[in-house]
Amino acid sequence: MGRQPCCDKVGLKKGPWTVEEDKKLINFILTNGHCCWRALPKLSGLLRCGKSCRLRWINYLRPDLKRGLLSEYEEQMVIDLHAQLGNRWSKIASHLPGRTDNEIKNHWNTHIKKKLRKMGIDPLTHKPLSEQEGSEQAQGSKKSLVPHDDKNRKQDHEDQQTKDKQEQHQLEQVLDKNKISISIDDGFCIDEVPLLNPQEIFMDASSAHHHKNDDNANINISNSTSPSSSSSSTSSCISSLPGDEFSKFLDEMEIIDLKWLSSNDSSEDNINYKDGKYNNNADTMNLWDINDLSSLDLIMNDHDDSFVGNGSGCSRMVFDQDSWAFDLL
DNA sequence: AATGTCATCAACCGCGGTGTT
DNA sequence: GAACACCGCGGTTGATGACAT
Repeated sequence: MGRQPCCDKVGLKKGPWTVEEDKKLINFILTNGHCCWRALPKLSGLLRCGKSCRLRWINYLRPDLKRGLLSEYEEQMVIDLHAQLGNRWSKIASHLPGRTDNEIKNHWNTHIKKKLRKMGIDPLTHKPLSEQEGSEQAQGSKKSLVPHDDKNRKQDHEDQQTKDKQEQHQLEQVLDKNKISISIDDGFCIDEVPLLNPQEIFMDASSAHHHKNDDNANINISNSTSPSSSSSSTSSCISSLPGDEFSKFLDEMEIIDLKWLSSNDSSEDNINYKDGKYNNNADTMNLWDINDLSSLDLIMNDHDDSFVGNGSGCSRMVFDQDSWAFDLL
């Protein structure tokens, strides 16, 4: 009964990923998608378990990832969201485009925690440390006084629902404060959002030009039961920003600083692979520069061999600088 | 220069929720 | 409905580099 076992785990490789493994994984996902992580390693010829492949893809190879430290803006978002959501890293990550739960979690543990403590704020409760000591004592005594039996469970459930609504309201306020209107009915996860087709992004970028006078524009990342509609709604709503604001938004959010090698610079001399990271020193071109629509035309019309399609539906995914730079495809 | 300590982050592990048989 | 596997999440670990002694 039930499903087939995940993987036998015998003879599977562990530890850091090699360039070859990365190539295999990217090539496979580009060609076939990642419908089933369990089957992926065998089909792609990787000696890894599906879980490991999924993690590598989501946290490192996925094309829509940002690199580098979190900006101050993002850091503040993380702090605000953590105050509302606690350690629900995937939820927090879902509100920071291009960031992963792992990345945010690491950043929280290594940077933000210390920062908050230095400021005299308890990173767990987000309250002043001195005040926290007192309230903890009070809470402790309160806890011991309240019996937790079946009668209280229904009340607990109702309390939780009320609390969730309050959290949602507070979160909306936080996001509003940051001038981003995000529908958080359930909160979507980045993982639920399929990768965008470049056509969608590029069309949106150009349409942003056409709507420069649209004063009612705002960013609206809405939840959707249909994964495909969530991505399109995101891009299309962002694109409805006036051109200047669209550029500003991209700057502020540091959305995928897409770059690629020019055809003359594809030699591997320009690329280093160190400690599992690709470094590209070659000349690059910023895809998000909406003032240079010729570059978009270049991509959309396949004038440049730097973008190699394989004929599948995934062939035109947008890749980050590292993936393209390393000539993975 | 050698050694120890700290900081960072990619990757692993285990668990719970959900879907499948 | 039970048994089982898959997936995703959060906590933790371990390798590595940076810095201090």
